[in-house]
Amino acid sequence: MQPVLGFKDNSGSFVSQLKAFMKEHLQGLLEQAVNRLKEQGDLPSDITVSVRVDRARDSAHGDFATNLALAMAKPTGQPPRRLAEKIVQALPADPVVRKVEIAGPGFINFHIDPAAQFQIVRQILGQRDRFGRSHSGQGRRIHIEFVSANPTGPLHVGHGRGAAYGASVANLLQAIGCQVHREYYVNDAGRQMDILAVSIWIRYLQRCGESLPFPANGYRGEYVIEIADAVYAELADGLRRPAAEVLDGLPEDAPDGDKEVYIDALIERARLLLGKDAYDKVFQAGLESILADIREDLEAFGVRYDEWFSERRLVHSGRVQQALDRLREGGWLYESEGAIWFASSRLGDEKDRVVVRENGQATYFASDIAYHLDKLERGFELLIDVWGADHHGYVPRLKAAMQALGADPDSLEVRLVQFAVLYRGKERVPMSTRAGEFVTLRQLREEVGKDAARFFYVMRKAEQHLDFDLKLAVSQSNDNPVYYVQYAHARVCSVFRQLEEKGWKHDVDRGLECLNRLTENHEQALLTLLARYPETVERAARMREPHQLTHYLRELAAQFHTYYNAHTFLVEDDQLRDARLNLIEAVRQAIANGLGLLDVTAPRSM
RNA sequence: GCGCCCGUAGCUCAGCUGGAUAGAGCGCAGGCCUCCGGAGCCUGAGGUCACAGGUUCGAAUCCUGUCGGGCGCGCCA
Repeated sequence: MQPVLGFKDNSGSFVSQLKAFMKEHLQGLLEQAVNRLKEQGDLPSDITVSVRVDRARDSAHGDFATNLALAMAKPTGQPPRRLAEKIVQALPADPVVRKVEIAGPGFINFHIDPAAQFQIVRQILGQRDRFGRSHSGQGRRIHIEFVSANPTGPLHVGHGRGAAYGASVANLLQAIGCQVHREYYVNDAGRQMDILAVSIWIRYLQRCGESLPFPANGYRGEYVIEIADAVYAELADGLRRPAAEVLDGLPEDAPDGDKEVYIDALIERARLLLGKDAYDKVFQAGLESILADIREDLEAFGVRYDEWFSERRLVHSGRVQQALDRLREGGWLYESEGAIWFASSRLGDEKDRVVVRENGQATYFASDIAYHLDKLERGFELLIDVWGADHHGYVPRLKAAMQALGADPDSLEVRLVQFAVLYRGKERVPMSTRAGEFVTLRQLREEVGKDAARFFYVMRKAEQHLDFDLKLAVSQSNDNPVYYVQYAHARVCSVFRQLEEKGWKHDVDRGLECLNRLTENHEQALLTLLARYPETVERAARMREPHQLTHYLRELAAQFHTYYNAHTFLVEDDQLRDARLNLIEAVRQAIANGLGLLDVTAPRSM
C-alpha cells in the first residue's frame, strides 16, 4: 500500500492510509510533546489530558488548531500562553507541519504544508469507493430497528422519515466498520391485527352480497377491499356467513355505543363463526398482503433489512413468558387489581406498568421487553431503536426493563424522529391519518422520486421538525439540494465526455505528479473540503446524524460549481489539465460515496 | 399539572459535544458575465443566538428559572 502522507510514525513505519487523518496525526505529535514535558518535569506526570485538534474556522488561524494549552491551564496552574510555548518547543519536527503559531489566549495553530494537502487526491483515486470508510467501529455488533410499522396498512409519509433516517444511520455505521444488523419488528400478534382481519372479513361479506355495516373502528382503506376481493377470488363463498348471524346480539357500535367494545365483540364472533383455521386464513391473507406491500415499498425506497422479526413467533416460542419469569426472579413484578405490574418506577419511570392484563393477556410492552432481551441474547452490543417522537414516553419504561434484566441501560439507544410536514410551495399538504386519507410513502415517492425523498428526509436533524417541500424536491434548480449535488456529479462526468470528444486522454499518473499545479484558491478550498469527507462520515456515524453528510455534500457541490465557473479544466496545458481532472474526479468520487451512504443515486448525466 | 423535543438573519436551517470576528442557501440592494451543461460570478446590508440569572480564562453550546411552539402522559399498539 502506498503511503498517503510522507511522514512516519513513532515506529518508523509509514502511517497507513486509513489512519492518515491529519487531525489524528497532529494529535499524535501533541501527545508526544506532552509526554516529553512530563519526562522533563515541566508538567506533573499524573496529569491526564485529552488532546483535541479542530479544523480552524478562519484560514488566518492556519489549518488546524488546538486548545490544549487552555485546557491544561487550570489543572497545572500555569498561564495558558506559557504552556503553549512549552508545548510548541517540545513538539517534534514534522515535514507536514509548515508553521506553528500561538494565538489569542493560548491557541496553538498549525499551518500545513500545501504539498501534503494534495495527497488527498492521490488517496481518493487510490481508494475509490472505499474512500471515507474506516475501521474505527472495530466490528462492533450493532442492531438497528427502524420503521416497524404495524402491518395493518401501507406505509405513510410519517414512516418515511424513520425509514430514511434508520437506513442512513445503518449505512454510516457500517461505513466506519461496525457490523450492522438491520431489523424490522413485525407486530403481527396484537389486537390491531385482529381488527384488520375482521375488517377484511366484513368487506368480504359485503362482496359476497351480505348487507351489514362496516365497523366504526375498522380499517377503512381501499386496500382492505382489495384484499377482501382477493380472498373472494380464491375461496368464493367459502367464508360466507349470514349477516344476521354475524350481527346477532352484538353490542351497539359508535356513535351510540362504544366502538372498541363493538369491534372486540365482532372479533370474537368472527372467530366463533369461522373457526380457527378459516379465521387464520383471513388473518394471514391480510398480513401477507400488507407485509409484501411494505417490503416492496421499502425496497423501492432503497431500504433493505437483514431480518423481519415476527412478534407472533416470539410469543409462540415462549420468549415472552421467559422474559417475565426473569423479571419475576429479580423481584420486579407484583400483582395488583388482578393484573401483573412491572415496577419500572423504581428505575426512573414515572409509574409502574402493566405487563399482564386482568384478562390474562400479555401487553405489547411485555413482548417488547422479550424482544429486546432477545436482541441482547443474540449477541448485539448496542441496540438502536428508531421511533417516532410521539413514542418518547415509552423510552423510560423500556430502559427500566433493560436494567431490570441486568443489561447496561446504555446498551439501548432510542433515537426519536420528529414528524415531517409536507408542503407544496407555501401550501401545507393535509394529512389526516384517521380518515384513511393519508399520503402514502408510495405516493410521495411517485411524486418526487426516491432520491429526493431520501435526501430531504435526512436533511434536518432528526429531533428537528421537518418541512418537506414537494415542489422544491422535484424542481430542477439550484435551490433543490439533491438536484444541486447530483448535478455536480453529472457535471464531472460531462467534462470527461467533453474530453473524449476533443480527442484528449486523461493521464491519471501524470496528473498525480503535477498536483502541485493546483494553486488556485478554488482548488485549495476543494482540497481541504475533500480532506474533511472522512471526518464527516465518522462524525455523522458517531452522532447518528446523517444530516451532517447532506450538508457536507451540499458544500462540496457548491465549491465544485464555483470552481467550475471560475476555471476551465480542459486546457491545452496537459499537465495542468490532468491535475485538474484528477481533482474533479476526486470530487466526483467523494460525492458518489456520500450519496451512496444515503442510498441516493449519483447520475452520470441528468 | 407532569415529562420529552424545539426556539439562531425577512424565510428554511448549519454551528464539528465549551473556543477566536456566530455561518450557508433563498430573498433583498448594487455591479459584472454569456462560459466545458440549462443562467452564473463578485460585493453589500441584514443578529440582544426567545428572555433572565448562574457556572469559568471563554457560553448559541452546560445548569436553573420564565415565556412561546410541537408531542406525549391507557390493563392501545
